[in-house]
Amino acid sequence: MRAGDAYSKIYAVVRRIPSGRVASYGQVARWAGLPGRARQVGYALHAIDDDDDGIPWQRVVNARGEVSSRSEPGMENLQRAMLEAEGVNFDLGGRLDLERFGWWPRGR
DNA sequence: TCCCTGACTGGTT
DNA sequence: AAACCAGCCAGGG
Repeated sequence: MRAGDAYSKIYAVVRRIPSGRVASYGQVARWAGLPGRARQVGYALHAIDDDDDGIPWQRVVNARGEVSSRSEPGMENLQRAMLEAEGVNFDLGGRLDLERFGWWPRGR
């Protein structure tokens, strides 16, 4: 399979995440047919540029329910602010409740 | 082509 | 609860 196809599948899954909900990198990878490649999901999202709006990248968080740090500091705060604007609440440790805000299309 | 880095994860300590 | 560790693999130098 070509790398570009993997990116398309990843983006397609991310676009399905409803507003106010989140999914982990690992879940996105599985639903895209790429089990075990969570890191590639992060890599694909990092490759998104300004022309790719419409992809709700802010709805992808790590398996512990926190916003993952990235190379550019400050972007974490932006992601968190975008999620809070959709109604997602964070606790004092900077985490959100996956039981409540996680997206479970197959009923967990 | 080799080597290193990194928006990650799950199991073990 | 937190630190460690081994898989994972696409880009860029």
